[in-house]
Amino acid sequence: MSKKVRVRFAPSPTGGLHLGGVRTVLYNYLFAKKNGGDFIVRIEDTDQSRYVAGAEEYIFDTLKWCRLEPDESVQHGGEYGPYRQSERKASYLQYAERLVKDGYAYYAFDTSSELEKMRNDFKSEQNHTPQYDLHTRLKMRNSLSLTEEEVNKLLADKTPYVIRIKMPEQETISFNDMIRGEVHFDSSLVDDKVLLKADGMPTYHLAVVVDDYQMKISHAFRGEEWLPSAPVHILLWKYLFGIENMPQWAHFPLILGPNGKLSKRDGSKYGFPVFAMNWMYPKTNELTEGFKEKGFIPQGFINLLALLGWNDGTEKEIFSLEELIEKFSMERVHSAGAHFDYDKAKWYNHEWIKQLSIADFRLQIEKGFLPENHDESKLDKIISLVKDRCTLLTDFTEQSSFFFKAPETLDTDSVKPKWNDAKQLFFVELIRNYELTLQWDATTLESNFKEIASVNGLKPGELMLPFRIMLVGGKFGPGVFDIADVLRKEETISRIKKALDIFSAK
RNA sequence: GGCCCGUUCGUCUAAGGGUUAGGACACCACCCUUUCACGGUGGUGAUACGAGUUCGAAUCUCGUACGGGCUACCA
Repeated sequence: MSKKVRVRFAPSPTGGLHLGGVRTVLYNYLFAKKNGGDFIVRIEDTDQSRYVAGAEEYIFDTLKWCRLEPDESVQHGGEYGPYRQSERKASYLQYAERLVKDGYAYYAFDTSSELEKMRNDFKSEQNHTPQYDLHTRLKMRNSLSLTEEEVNKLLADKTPYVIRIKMPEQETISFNDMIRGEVHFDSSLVDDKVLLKADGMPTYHLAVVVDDYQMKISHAFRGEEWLPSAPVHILLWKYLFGIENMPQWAHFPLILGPNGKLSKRDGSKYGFPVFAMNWMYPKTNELTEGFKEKGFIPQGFINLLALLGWNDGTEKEIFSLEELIEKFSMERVHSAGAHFDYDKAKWYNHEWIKQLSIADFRLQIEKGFLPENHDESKLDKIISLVKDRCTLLTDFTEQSSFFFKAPETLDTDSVKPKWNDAKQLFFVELIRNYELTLQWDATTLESNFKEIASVNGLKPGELMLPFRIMLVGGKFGPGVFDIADVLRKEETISRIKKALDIFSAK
Protein backbone atom coordinates (compact mmCIF):
# COMPACT_ATOMS: atom_id res chain seq x y z
CA MET A 1 0.00 0.00 0.00
CA SER A 2 1.79 3.09 -1.19
CA LYS A 3 0.87 6.45 0.19
CA LYS A 4 -0.99 9.07 -1.77
CA VAL A 5 1.03 10.95 -4.33
CA ARG A 6 1.63 14.52 -3.24
CA VAL A 7 4.08 16.75 -5.06
CA ARG A 8 5.00 20.36 -4.61
CA PHE A 9 6.39 23.24 -6.57
CA ALA A 10 8.26 25.55 -4.27
CA PRO A 11 9.17 28.81 -5.96
CA SER A 12 10.90 31.71 -4.36
CA PRO A 13 8.89 34.88 -5.06
CA THR A 14 11.80 36.94 -6.29
CA GLY A 15 10.71 37.73 -9.82
CA GLY A 16 9.07 36.30 -12.91
CA LEU A 17 8.78 32.61 -13.63
CA HIS A 18 10.95 31.41 -16.44
CA LEU A 19 10.79 28.47 -18.79
CA GLY A 20 12.57 26.05 -16.50
CA GLY A 21 10.33 26.96 -13.60
CA VAL A 22 7.18 26.42 -15.58
CA ARG A 23 8.48 23.12 -16.88
CA THR A 24 9.14 22.04 -13.31
CA VAL A 25 5.57 22.98 -12.50
CA LEU A 26 4.34 21.08 -15.51
CA TYR A 27 6.21 17.86 -14.73
CA ASN A 28 5.05 18.06 -11.13
CA TYR A 29 1.49 18.62 -12.25
CA LEU A 30 1.56 15.85 -14.84
CA PHE A 31 3.04 13.38 -12.40
CA ALA A 32 0.44 14.24 -9.77
CA LYS A 33 -2.52 14.05 -12.11
CA LYS A 34 -1.26 10.91 -13.79
CA ASN A 35 -1.09 9.22 -10.41
CA GLY A 36 -4.26 10.63 -8.94
CA GLY A 37 -2.30 12.81 -6.56
CA ASP A 38 -2.21 16.38 -5.33
CA PHE A 39 -0.21 19.26 -6.66
CA ILE A 40 0.84 21.77 -4.05
CA VAL A 41 2.43 25.17 -4.44
CA ARG A 42 4.47 26.35 -1.49
CA ILE A 43 6.01 29.78 -1.41
CA GLU A 44 9.65 29.72 -0.31
CA ASP A 45 10.06 33.21 1.03
CA THR A 46 12.57 32.63 3.81
CA ASP A 47 14.96 35.22 2.44
CA GLN A 48 13.31 38.45 3.39
CA SER A 49 16.00 40.54 1.79
CA ARG A 50 14.98 39.19 -1.59
CA TYR A 51 11.29 39.88 -1.25
CA VAL A 52 9.83 41.34 -4.45
CA ALA A 53 6.37 42.86 -4.46
CA GLY A 54 3.96 41.20 -6.87
CA ALA A 55 6.12 38.17 -7.58
CA GLU A 56 3.87 35.77 -5.70
CA GLU A 57 0.75 36.96 -7.45
CA TYR A 58 2.59 36.72 -10.76
CA ILE A 59 3.36 33.06 -10.11
CA PHE A 60 -0.28 32.23 -9.56
CA ASP A 61 -1.37 34.27 -12.55
CA THR A 62 1.10 32.29 -14.63
CA LEU A 63 -0.22 28.96 -13.38
CA LYS A 64 -3.72 30.09 -14.18
CA TRP A 65 -2.77 31.08 -17.70
CA CYS A 66 -1.08 27.72 -18.20
CA ARG A 67 -4.07 25.92 -16.74
CA LEU A 68 -1.90 24.23 -14.15
CA GLU A 69 -4.01 24.95 -11.13
CA PRO A 70 -2.70 23.73 -7.77
CA ASP A 71 -4.83 21.65 -5.45
CA GLU A 72 -3.35 23.36 -2.43
CA SER A 73 -1.59 26.67 -2.07
CA VAL A 74 -1.72 30.10 -0.49
CA GLN A 75 -4.54 30.91 -2.88
CA HIS A 76 -6.25 27.53 -3.01
CA GLY A 77 -6.19 26.61 0.64
CA GLY A 78 -5.67 23.08 1.94
CA GLU A 79 -5.18 21.11 5.11
CA TYR A 80 -1.43 21.50 5.34
CA GLY A 81 -1.06 25.27 5.50
CA PRO A 82 0.25 27.77 5.88
CA TYR A 83 1.72 27.48 2.39
CA ARG A 84 4.09 30.37 2.83
CA GLN A 85 7.31 29.48 4.63
CA SER A 86 7.63 32.84 6.34
CA GLU A 87 4.39 31.96 8.13
CA ARG A 88 5.78 28.63 9.25
CA LYS A 89 8.81 30.19 10.89
CA ALA A 90 7.94 28.93 14.38
CA SER A 91 8.14 25.27 13.49
CA TYR A 92 11.71 25.27 12.18
CA LEU A 93 13.58 26.34 15.31
CA GLN A 94 12.62 23.28 17.33
CA TYR A 95 13.93 20.95 14.64
CA ALA A 96 17.18 22.87 14.37
CA GLU A 97 17.62 22.70 18.12
CA ARG A 98 16.81 19.04 18.19
CA LEU A 99 19.61 18.48 15.71
CA VAL A 100 22.02 20.39 17.93
CA LYS A 101 20.93 18.38 20.95
CA ASP A 102 21.44 15.13 19.06
CA GLY A 103 24.89 16.20 17.91
CA TYR A 104 23.99 16.52 14.24
CA ALA A 105 24.28 20.28 14.18
CA TYR A 106 25.96 23.10 16.07
CA TYR A 107 25.80 26.78 16.85
CA ALA A 108 28.13 29.02 14.90
CA PHE A 109 28.85 32.57 15.93
CA ASP A 110 31.11 33.67 13.10
CA THR A 111 30.48 37.08 11.65
CA SER A 112 30.42 37.61 7.93
CA SER A 113 33.85 39.21 8.04
CA GLU A 114 35.22 36.23 9.94
CA LEU A 115 33.81 33.95 7.28
CA GLU A 116 35.35 36.08 4.61
CA LYS A 117 38.69 35.97 6.38
CA MET A 118 38.55 32.20 6.60
CA ARG A 119 37.84 31.91 2.88
CA ASN A 120 40.77 34.15 2.15
CA ASP A 121 43.21 32.54 4.56
CA PHE A 122 42.61 29.02 3.35
CA LYS A 123 42.41 29.85 -0.31
CA SER A 124 44.98 28.05 -2.44
CA GLU A 125 45.63 26.60 -5.86
CA GLN A 126 44.17 23.30 -4.73
CA ASN A 127 41.27 24.86 -2.89
CA HIS A 128 39.57 27.59 -4.84
CA THR A 129 36.82 28.36 -2.37
CA PRO A 130 37.39 26.95 1.11
CA GLN A 131 34.28 25.61 2.72
CA TYR A 132 33.02 25.70 6.26
CA ASP A 133 33.51 21.97 6.76
CA LEU A 134 35.31 19.34 8.80
CA HIS A 135 38.68 20.82 7.85
CA THR A 136 37.90 24.32 9.00
CA ARG A 137 35.12 24.14 11.55
CA LEU A 138 37.38 23.67 14.54
CA LYS A 139 39.19 26.84 13.56
CA MET A 140 35.98 28.83 13.69
CA ARG A 141 33.84 30.12 16.53
CA ASN A 142 31.18 27.55 17.16
CA SER A 143 29.86 25.14 19.73
CA LEU A 144 32.28 22.52 18.47
CA SER A 145 35.42 24.60 18.98
CA LEU A 146 34.39 26.56 22.08
CA THR A 147 33.82 25.31 25.57
CA GLU A 148 30.33 24.85 26.90
CA GLU A 149 30.74 27.85 29.16
CA GLU A 150 31.82 30.05 26.30
CA VAL A 151 28.89 28.93 24.23
CA ASN A 152 26.40 29.49 27.01
CA LYS A 153 27.85 32.92 27.63
CA LEU A 154 27.54 33.84 23.97
CA LEU A 155 23.98 32.61 23.86
CA ALA A 156 23.09 34.41 27.08
CA ASP A 157 24.56 37.60 25.63
CA LYS A 158 22.27 37.21 22.66
CA THR A 159 25.18 36.94 20.26
CA PRO A 160 23.80 36.35 16.78
CA TYR A 161 24.30 32.77 15.71
CA VAL A 162 23.38 30.35 13.01
CA ILE A 163 22.88 26.62 13.26
CA ARG A 164 24.96 24.54 10.90
CA ILE A 165 24.68 20.89 10.05
CA LYS A 166 27.69 18.84 11.11
CA MET A 167 28.55 16.71 8.13
CA PRO A 168 29.87 13.29 9.14
CA GLU A 169 33.53 12.60 8.42
CA GLN A 170 33.42 9.42 6.47
CA GLU A 171 30.13 8.39 5.08
CA THR A 172 28.87 7.67 1.63
CA ILE A 173 25.51 9.27 1.14
CA SER A 174 23.47 7.70 -1.63
CA PHE A 175 20.01 8.00 -2.98
CA ASN A 176 18.08 6.82 -5.97
CA ASP A 177 17.11 9.58 -8.34
CA MET A 178 14.10 8.69 -10.49
CA ILE A 179 15.83 10.09 -13.54
CA ARG A 180 19.50 9.43 -12.88
CA GLY A 181 19.54 6.29 -10.79
CA GLU A 182 21.96 5.87 -7.90
CA VAL A 183 23.91 8.99 -7.00
CA HIS A 184 26.67 8.94 -4.40
CA PHE A 185 28.38 11.62 -2.35
CA ASP A 186 31.30 11.56 0.02
CA SER A 187 30.16 13.30 3.20
CA SER A 188 33.63 14.64 3.94
CA LEU A 189 33.44 16.74 0.79
CA VAL A 190 30.14 18.40 1.62
CA ASP A 191 30.21 21.60 3.69
CA ASP A 192 28.41 22.38 6.92
CA LYS A 193 25.47 24.20 5.44
CA VAL A 194 23.62 26.78 7.47
CA LEU A 195 20.25 25.42 8.55
CA LEU A 196 18.92 28.27 10.62
CA LYS A 197 19.90 31.83 9.86
CA ALA A 198 20.71 34.54 12.40
CA ASP A 199 17.30 36.10 11.87
CA GLY A 200 15.63 32.88 12.96
CA MET A 201 14.51 31.95 9.50
CA PRO A 202 15.47 28.56 8.13
CA THR A 203 17.50 28.24 4.99
CA TYR A 204 16.08 26.30 2.09
CA HIS A 205 17.86 23.18 3.30
CA LEU A 206 16.01 22.94 6.58
CA ALA A 207 12.73 24.32 5.35
CA VAL A 208 12.42 21.99 2.39
CA VAL A 209 12.86 18.93 4.57
CA VAL A 210 10.58 20.04 7.38
CA ASP A 211 7.86 21.23 5.03
CA ASP A 212 8.01 18.20 2.78
CA TYR A 213 7.59 16.08 5.87
CA GLN A 214 4.78 18.12 7.36
CA MET A 215 2.98 18.37 4.05
CA LYS A 216 3.34 14.64 3.45
CA ILE A 217 5.13 15.12 0.15
CA SER A 218 5.66 11.76 -1.55
CA HIS A 219 7.81 12.83 -4.49
CA ALA A 220 10.14 15.80 -4.56
CA PHE A 221 11.08 17.17 -7.97
CA ARG A 222 13.36 20.09 -8.70
CA GLY A 223 16.01 21.31 -11.10
CA GLU A 224 19.40 19.71 -11.45
CA GLU A 225 21.06 22.71 -9.83
CA TRP A 226 19.90 21.21 -6.52
CA LEU A 227 21.70 17.92 -6.94
CA PRO A 228 24.87 18.99 -5.07
CA SER A 229 22.90 19.86 -1.95
CA ALA A 230 20.90 16.64 -1.97
CA PRO A 231 23.20 14.93 0.57
CA VAL A 232 22.36 17.62 3.11
CA HIS A 233 18.67 17.00 2.65
CA ILE A 234 19.05 13.27 2.83
CA LEU A 235 20.96 13.50 6.08
CA LEU A 236 18.33 15.81 7.49
CA TRP A 237 15.64 13.29 6.61
CA LYS A 238 17.64 10.59 8.28
CA TYR A 239 18.20 12.64 11.45
CA LEU A 240 14.74 14.15 11.73
CA PHE A 241 12.04 12.02 10.19
CA GLY A 242 13.53 8.73 9.11
CA ILE A 243 14.96 7.92 5.71
CA GLU A 244 12.06 5.54 5.05
CA ASN A 245 9.70 8.52 5.06
CA MET A 246 11.75 10.54 2.63
CA PRO A 247 10.07 11.44 -0.64
CA GLN A 248 11.43 10.03 -3.85
CA TRP A 249 13.66 12.50 -5.60
CA ALA A 250 13.97 13.44 -9.24
CA HIS A 251 16.26 16.18 -10.51
CA PHE A 252 15.23 17.61 -13.84
CA PRO A 253 17.82 18.48 -16.46
CA LEU A 254 18.47 22.16 -16.96
CA ILE A 255 17.11 24.17 -19.84
CA LEU A 256 20.10 25.70 -21.53
CA GLY A 257 20.48 28.94 -23.44
CA PRO A 258 23.25 29.65 -25.92
CA ASN A 259 25.67 30.01 -23.01
CA GLY A 260 24.77 27.58 -20.27
CA LYS A 261 21.76 27.68 -18.01
CA LEU A 262 19.05 29.75 -19.62
CA SER A 263 18.85 33.16 -18.04
CA LYS A 264 16.49 36.04 -18.48
CA ARG A 265 19.37 37.98 -20.01
CA ASP A 266 19.45 35.50 -22.89
CA GLY A 267 15.95 36.60 -23.81
CA SER A 268 16.71 40.20 -24.58
CA LYS A 269 20.07 39.24 -26.00
CA TYR A 270 18.77 36.74 -28.53
CA GLY A 271 15.25 38.02 -29.02
CA PHE A 272 13.05 35.38 -27.47
CA PRO A 273 10.94 35.35 -24.33
CA VAL A 274 12.25 33.56 -21.26
CA PHE A 275 9.51 34.27 -18.75
CA ALA A 276 6.02 32.84 -19.05
CA MET A 277 4.45 36.28 -18.93
CA ASN A 278 5.82 39.79 -19.03
CA TRP A 279 7.53 40.74 -15.82
CA MET A 280 8.61 44.17 -14.73
CA TYR A 281 10.94 44.55 -11.79
CA PRO A 282 9.18 47.06 -9.59
CA LYS A 283 12.36 48.86 -8.59
CA THR A 284 14.13 49.16 -11.90
CA ASN A 285 11.18 49.01 -14.31
CA GLU A 286 13.22 46.52 -16.28
CA LEU A 287 10.92 44.43 -18.45
CA THR A 288 11.48 40.78 -19.22
CA GLU A 289 9.30 39.56 -22.03
CA GLY A 290 6.85 36.71 -21.64
CA PHE A 291 5.57 34.00 -23.95
CA LYS A 292 2.01 35.11 -23.35
CA GLU A 293 2.54 38.63 -24.60
CA LYS A 294 4.71 37.37 -27.44
CA GLY A 295 1.62 35.65 -28.79
CA PHE A 296 1.88 32.10 -27.51
CA ILE A 297 -1.25 30.26 -26.49
CA PRO A 298 -1.19 28.08 -23.36
CA GLN A 299 -1.58 24.83 -25.31
CA GLY A 300 1.45 25.62 -27.42
CA PHE A 301 3.52 26.82 -24.51
CA ILE A 302 2.74 23.75 -22.42
CA ASN A 303 3.37 21.45 -25.34
CA LEU A 304 6.77 22.86 -26.17
CA LEU A 305 7.80 22.77 -22.53
CA ALA A 306 6.69 19.19 -22.07
CA LEU A 307 8.73 17.99 -25.03
CA LEU A 308 11.84 19.84 -23.90
CA GLY A 309 13.34 16.88 -22.10
CA TRP A 310 10.57 14.34 -22.38
CA ASN A 311 8.86 12.27 -25.08
CA ASP A 312 6.44 9.40 -25.00
CA GLY A 313 8.65 7.04 -27.01
CA THR A 314 6.70 7.45 -30.22
CA GLU A 315 7.07 10.08 -32.89
CA LYS A 316 4.09 12.02 -31.62
CA GLU A 317 4.93 15.59 -30.76
CA ILE A 318 1.64 17.39 -30.38
CA PHE A 319 0.01 16.71 -27.05
CA SER A 320 -2.88 18.33 -25.25
CA LEU A 321 -2.65 18.67 -21.48
CA GLU A 322 -4.99 15.70 -21.13
CA GLU A 323 -2.81 13.58 -23.40
CA LEU A 324 0.29 14.61 -21.48
CA ILE A 325 -1.29 13.53 -18.22
CA GLU A 326 -2.10 10.18 -19.75
CA LYS A 327 1.29 9.59 -21.31
CA PHE A 328 3.71 11.21 -18.89
CA SER A 329 6.22 9.14 -17.02
CA MET A 330 9.24 10.22 -15.05
CA GLU A 331 11.33 7.40 -16.49
CA ARG A 332 11.16 8.99 -19.91
CA VAL A 333 12.47 12.34 -18.74
CA HIS A 334 15.91 12.88 -20.19
CA SER A 335 18.92 13.21 -17.98
CA ALA A 336 20.82 15.60 -20.23
CA GLY A 337 20.22 19.33 -20.38
CA ALA A 338 18.23 20.67 -23.32
CA HIS A 339 18.99 23.76 -25.36
CA PHE A 340 15.98 25.93 -25.90
CA ASP A 341 15.15 26.39 -29.60
CA TYR A 342 12.87 29.32 -30.27
CA ASP A 343 12.09 28.22 -33.83
CA LYS A 344 10.78 24.91 -32.62
CA ALA A 345 8.85 26.67 -29.87
CA LYS A 346 7.08 28.77 -32.47
CA TRP A 347 6.32 25.67 -34.53
CA TYR A 348 4.49 24.10 -31.59
CA ASN A 349 2.45 27.25 -31.16
CA HIS A 350 1.61 27.36 -34.84
CA GLU A 351 0.45 23.75 -34.78
CA TRP A 352 -1.86 24.60 -31.90
CA ILE A 353 -3.21 27.74 -33.49
CA LYS A 354 -4.08 25.71 -36.58
CA GLN A 355 -6.05 23.33 -34.40
CA LEU A 356 -8.01 26.09 -32.70
CA SER A 357 -11.62 26.60 -33.75
CA ILE A 358 -12.58 30.02 -35.00
CA ALA A 359 -14.39 30.74 -31.76
CA ASP A 360 -11.41 29.68 -29.64
CA PHE A 361 -9.01 31.66 -31.76
CA ARG A 362 -11.23 34.67 -31.39
CA LEU A 363 -11.21 34.26 -27.64
CA GLN A 364 -7.42 34.26 -27.66
CA ILE A 365 -7.10 37.16 -30.05
CA GLU A 366 -9.46 39.27 -28.02
CA LYS A 367 -6.95 39.36 -25.19
CA GLY A 368 -4.99 42.19 -26.67
CA PHE A 369 -4.10 41.02 -30.14
CA LEU A 370 -6.71 42.76 -32.27
CA PRO A 371 -5.71 45.43 -34.74
CA GLU A 372 -7.03 48.94 -34.25
CA ASN A 373 -10.33 49.86 -35.88
CA HIS A 374 -11.35 46.28 -36.39
CA ASP A 375 -14.88 45.46 -37.41
CA GLU A 376 -16.46 42.96 -35.01
CA SER A 377 -18.97 41.73 -37.57
CA LYS A 378 -16.25 40.68 -40.00
CA LEU A 379 -13.96 39.11 -37.44
CA ASP A 380 -15.03 35.48 -37.68
CA LYS A 381 -14.83 35.48 -41.47
CA ILE A 382 -11.40 37.07 -41.37
CA ILE A 383 -10.19 34.63 -38.74
CA SER A 384 -11.23 31.73 -40.93
CA LEU A 385 -9.16 33.25 -43.72
CA VAL A 386 -5.97 34.07 -41.83
CA LYS A 387 -5.85 31.88 -38.69
CA ASP A 388 -3.57 29.25 -40.17
CA ARG A 389 -1.16 31.91 -41.32
CA CYS A 390 -0.49 33.00 -37.74
CA THR A 391 2.42 31.38 -35.98
CA LEU A 392 1.96 33.72 -33.04
CA LEU A 393 -1.15 35.61 -32.01
CA THR A 394 0.74 38.79 -32.73
CA ASP A 395 0.84 37.84 -36.40
CA PHE A 396 -2.88 38.40 -36.60
CA THR A 397 -2.51 42.15 -36.75
CA GLU A 398 -0.34 42.24 -39.84
CA GLN A 399 -2.32 39.41 -41.42
CA SER A 400 -5.61 41.20 -40.96
CA SER A 401 -5.17 44.94 -40.62
CA PHE A 402 -5.67 45.58 -44.34
CA PHE A 403 -9.21 44.32 -43.96
CA PHE A 404 -9.99 47.22 -41.70
CA LYS A 405 -7.85 49.94 -43.15
CA ALA A 406 -6.69 50.62 -46.71
CA PRO A 407 -2.94 50.07 -47.05
CA GLU A 408 -0.96 53.28 -46.70
CA THR A 409 1.70 52.28 -49.14
CA LEU A 410 1.49 49.90 -52.08
CA ASP A 411 4.24 47.62 -53.27
CA THR A 412 4.34 49.41 -56.60
CA ASP A 413 7.70 47.91 -57.55
CA SER A 414 5.97 44.58 -58.06
CA VAL A 415 3.46 46.10 -60.46
CA LYS A 416 4.79 49.15 -62.25
CA PRO A 417 7.48 47.56 -64.44
CA LYS A 418 4.85 45.42 -66.15
CA TRP A 419 2.05 47.93 -66.07
CA ASN A 420 0.50 48.95 -69.38
CA ASP A 421 -2.58 50.46 -70.94
CA ALA A 422 -4.26 47.14 -71.48
CA LYS A 423 -4.12 46.41 -67.75
CA GLN A 424 -5.27 49.87 -66.95
CA LEU A 425 -8.29 49.40 -69.20
CA PHE A 426 -9.01 46.02 -67.70
CA PHE A 427 -9.32 47.45 -64.23
CA VAL A 428 -11.47 50.33 -65.45
CA GLU A 429 -13.79 47.75 -66.92
CA LEU A 430 -13.58 45.66 -63.76
CA ILE A 431 -14.73 48.63 -61.71
CA ARG A 432 -17.69 49.10 -64.02
CA ASN A 433 -18.54 45.40 -63.78
CA TYR A 434 -18.17 45.23 -60.01
CA GLU A 435 -20.28 48.34 -59.55
CA LEU A 436 -23.13 46.62 -61.34
CA THR A 437 -22.68 43.25 -59.68
CA LEU A 438 -25.61 42.24 -57.55
CA GLN A 439 -24.00 39.09 -56.24
CA TRP A 440 -20.97 40.11 -54.11
CA ASP A 441 -19.15 36.92 -53.21
CA ALA A 442 -15.76 35.45 -53.94
CA THR A 443 -16.96 33.00 -56.58
CA THR A 444 -18.86 35.60 -58.60
CA LEU A 445 -16.07 38.15 -58.32
CA GLU A 446 -13.55 35.62 -59.56
CA SER A 447 -15.59 34.44 -62.51
CA ASN A 448 -16.39 37.99 -63.59
CA PHE A 449 -12.73 38.89 -63.23
CA LYS A 450 -11.63 36.00 -65.40
CA GLU A 451 -14.30 36.59 -67.99
CA ILE A 452 -13.33 40.20 -68.50
CA ALA A 453 -9.72 39.14 -68.74
CA SER A 454 -10.39 36.58 -71.39
CA VAL A 455 -12.59 38.94 -73.40
CA ASN A 456 -9.68 41.35 -73.45
CA GLY A 457 -7.20 38.65 -74.32
CA LEU A 458 -5.33 38.98 -71.02
CA LYS A 459 -4.06 36.27 -68.74
CA PRO A 460 -5.77 36.39 -65.35
CA GLY A 461 -2.51 35.52 -63.64
CA GLU A 462 -0.90 38.76 -64.75
CA LEU A 463 -3.79 40.69 -63.32
CA MET A 464 -4.26 39.00 -60.01
CA LEU A 465 -1.02 40.21 -58.52
CA PRO A 466 -1.80 43.86 -59.29
CA PHE A 467 -5.28 43.31 -57.91
CA ARG A 468 -3.80 41.92 -54.73
CA ILE A 469 -1.42 44.85 -54.36
CA MET A 470 -4.37 47.20 -54.80
CA LEU A 471 -6.32 45.61 -51.99
CA VAL A 472 -3.61 44.47 -49.62
CA GLY A 473 -0.63 46.64 -50.39
CA GLY A 474 1.80 43.73 -50.58
CA LYS A 475 2.38 40.21 -51.79
CA PHE A 476 0.76 38.31 -48.97
CA GLY A 477 -2.59 37.31 -47.54
CA PRO A 478 -5.34 34.84 -48.38
CA GLY A 479 -7.08 34.45 -51.74
CA VAL A 480 -7.60 37.83 -53.32
CA PHE A 481 -11.28 37.29 -54.13
CA ASP A 482 -11.94 36.26 -50.56
CA ILE A 483 -10.40 39.52 -49.52
CA ALA A 484 -12.59 41.50 -51.93
CA ASP A 485 -15.57 39.57 -50.63
CA VAL A 486 -14.90 40.70 -47.08
CA LEU A 487 -14.05 44.26 -48.11
CA ARG A 488 -17.43 44.65 -49.81
CA LYS A 489 -18.16 46.55 -52.97
CA GLU A 490 -17.57 50.13 -52.00
CA GLU A 491 -14.21 49.58 -50.31
CA THR A 492 -12.94 47.25 -53.02
CA ILE A 493 -13.74 49.67 -55.80
CA SER A 494 -12.35 52.57 -53.85
CA ARG A 495 -9.03 50.77 -53.42
CA ILE A 496 -8.85 49.86 -57.08
CA LYS A 497 -9.46 53.43 -58.11
CA LYS A 498 -6.90 54.80 -55.71
CA ALA A 499 -4.30 52.30 -56.87
CA LEU A 500 -5.01 52.96 -60.52
CA ASP A 501 -4.04 56.60 -60.00
CA ILE A 502 -0.77 55.52 -58.50
CA PHE A 503 0.05 52.85 -61.09
CA SER A 504 -0.72 55.05 -64.06
CA ALA A 505 1.24 58.01 -62.71
CA LYS A 506 4.52 58.38 -64.58
C1' G B 1 40.58 24.04 -7.98
C1' G B 2 36.99 20.42 -5.60
C1' C B 3 32.37 17.73 -5.97
C1' C B 4 28.18 16.24 -8.92
C1' C B 5 25.51 15.55 -13.57
C1' G B 6 25.77 14.87 -18.63
C1' U B 7 27.57 13.72 -24.13
C1' U B 8 23.23 10.52 -31.07
C1' C B 9 22.35 15.43 -37.16
C1' G B 10 23.08 22.97 -35.89
C1' U B 11 18.65 22.14 -32.15
C1' C B 12 14.82 18.71 -29.61
C1' U B 13 15.05 13.58 -29.70
C1' A B 14 14.05 7.68 -31.18
C1' A B 15 16.75 3.19 -31.22
C1' G B 16 17.68 0.09 -23.81
C1' G B 17 23.69 -5.80 -27.98
C1' G B 18 22.18 -7.31 -34.43
C1' U B 19 18.26 -1.01 -37.93
C1' U B 20 20.55 1.39 -44.80
C1' A B 21 21.03 4.92 -36.92
C1' G B 22 14.32 6.83 -37.36
C1' G B 23 11.33 11.43 -36.58
C1' A B 24 10.62 16.77 -35.69
C1' C B 25 12.43 22.09 -35.98
C1' A B 26 15.68 24.92 -38.98
C1' C B 27 18.03 24.98 -43.94
C1' C B 28 18.00 23.70 -49.41
C1' A B 29 15.39 21.83 -53.93
C1' C B 30 11.00 20.49 -56.39
C1' C B 31 5.47 20.08 -56.53
C1' C B 32 0.85 22.57 -55.23
C1' U B 33 -0.80 27.72 -55.32
C1' U B 34 -0.69 32.78 -61.44
C1' U B 35 0.62 36.35 -53.95
C1' C B 36 2.49 34.79 -49.37
C1' A B 37 1.73 30.93 -46.20
C1' C B 38 -0.29 25.95 -45.38
C1' G B 39 0.36 21.17 -47.46
C1' G B 40 3.20 17.32 -50.25
C1' U B 41 7.89 14.98 -52.07
C1' G B 42 13.02 14.75 -51.74
C1' G B 43 17.95 16.38 -49.95
C1' U B 44 22.19 18.06 -46.73
C1' G B 45 23.28 16.54 -41.76
C1' A B 46 24.85 12.73 -35.85
C1' U B 47 26.45 8.10 -32.29
C1' A B 48 33.00 13.17 -28.87
C1' C B 49 37.71 10.16 -28.64
C1' G B 50 40.46 5.73 -27.00
C1' A B 51 40.59 1.07 -24.87
C1' G B 52 37.98 -3.23 -23.12
C1' U B 53 33.66 -7.09 -22.79
C1' U B 54 31.19 -9.68 -26.99
C1' C B 55 30.50 -13.57 -32.81
C1' G B 56 28.47 -8.52 -32.85
C1' A B 57 28.34 -2.24 -29.37
C1' A B 58 25.13 4.30 -30.25
C1' U B 59 23.60 0.72 -26.54
C1' C B 60 27.63 -2.61 -21.17
C1' U B 61 32.70 -1.23 -18.45
C1' C B 62 36.92 1.92 -17.84
C1' G B 63 39.85 6.08 -19.22
C1' U B 64 40.34 10.84 -21.82
C1' A B 65 38.20 15.11 -23.82
C1' C B 66 34.36 18.41 -23.90
C1' G B 67 29.80 20.70 -21.93
C1' G B 68 26.87 22.03 -17.74
C1' G B 69 25.65 22.68 -12.53
C1' C B 70 27.08 23.57 -7.45
C1' U B 71 30.81 25.48 -4.32
C1' A B 72 26.22 32.27 0.29
C1' C B 73 23.27 33.35 6.97
C1' C B 74 19.90 32.87 -2.13
C1' A B 75 16.58 29.73 -3.54
